[in-house]
Amino acid sequence: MLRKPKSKRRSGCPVSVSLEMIGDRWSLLIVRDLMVRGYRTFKEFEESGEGVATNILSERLHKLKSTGIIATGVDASDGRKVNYRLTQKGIDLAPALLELLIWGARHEKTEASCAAIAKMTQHREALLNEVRARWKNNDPRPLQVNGHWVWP
Amino acid sequence: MLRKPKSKRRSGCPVSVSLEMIGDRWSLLIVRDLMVRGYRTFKEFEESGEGVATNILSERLHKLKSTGIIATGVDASDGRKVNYRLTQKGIDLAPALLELLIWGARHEKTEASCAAIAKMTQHREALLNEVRARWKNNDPRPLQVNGHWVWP
DNA sequence: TAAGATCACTTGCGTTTTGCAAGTTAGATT
DNA sequence: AATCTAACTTGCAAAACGCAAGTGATCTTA
Repeated sequence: MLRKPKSKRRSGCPVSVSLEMIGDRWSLLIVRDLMVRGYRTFKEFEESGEGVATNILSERLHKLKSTGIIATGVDASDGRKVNYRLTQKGIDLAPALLELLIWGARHEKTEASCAAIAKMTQHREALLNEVRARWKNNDPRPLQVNGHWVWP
Repeated sequence: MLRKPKSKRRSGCPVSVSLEMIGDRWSLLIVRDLMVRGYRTFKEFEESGEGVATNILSERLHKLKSTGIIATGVDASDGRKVNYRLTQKGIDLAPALLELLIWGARHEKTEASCAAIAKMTQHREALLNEVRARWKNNDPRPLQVNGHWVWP
């Protein structure tokens, strides 16, 4: 009479459910790297400047995969490399990530310039469309808009 | 020659900075309770249904206060009670919280109805304005729009 | 083709954070 | 005065994290 452990949720609130998937200090940084920096490999995430430990990075990548936020594939031209990419569910985090960025930039001292923040706030939809377009085209270039760096 | 520990940041990226403040599985739930449920006291947060341990709740409240996201005051009519409230910085989390809610509701099974999600997505700005207005008026009623419950 | 590099992880281990239960204190209620 | 309640603390075990050092498969170079 064994029953499944059935990973229990704290509640049915969407915010709570979201936080159970990405509510930690690393997951969204990986999503950011994939979404706007064009990073694709373990090594790139590792060297992204935030200082993740490799075991934590590995665990987060697995969790993001198991929750359907990212997907993986072995690199065609280098069998050692694993290429990570955002799924639809993953790219759908773009609005939340952008709002988090705007909030942080507005209330703390960060690398983002005031001009960049103003631009992001004013052209929110255009920026999101750009992010989505690059994702669709599998465009690995870091995000720019009108030839300017928009992302810190 | 003692120097301040000087809490060091991982990086100057606004996303990273934001996550250092609210990147855990509890902080944003407290913000949610304050923002849309009209909760004000320790006890209400404790009984919000997510199952926070009281020591964690206490610690998070202190952290949210120290980062300027919430403020406190002793209740005028009951000296035992501490009333918590969002600061401007705290209410500015509304867009991020909403996007997180929409994302979670779209990609996971939650308590939020499809209709409610559609409404929230379509009337995003109106909803945010409502949230801000209630905050300005210190209106403690749970969030409704057009007489309907919008929040799960 | 043999000897490194490189990439994507694991593993061990000590530290920190979390979760759970129980206790404490100031202020309210009866 | 005795009890109750709100908002915490405290203690302790368990889980998560951070760091350094491996490991194994796959290129690259001599």
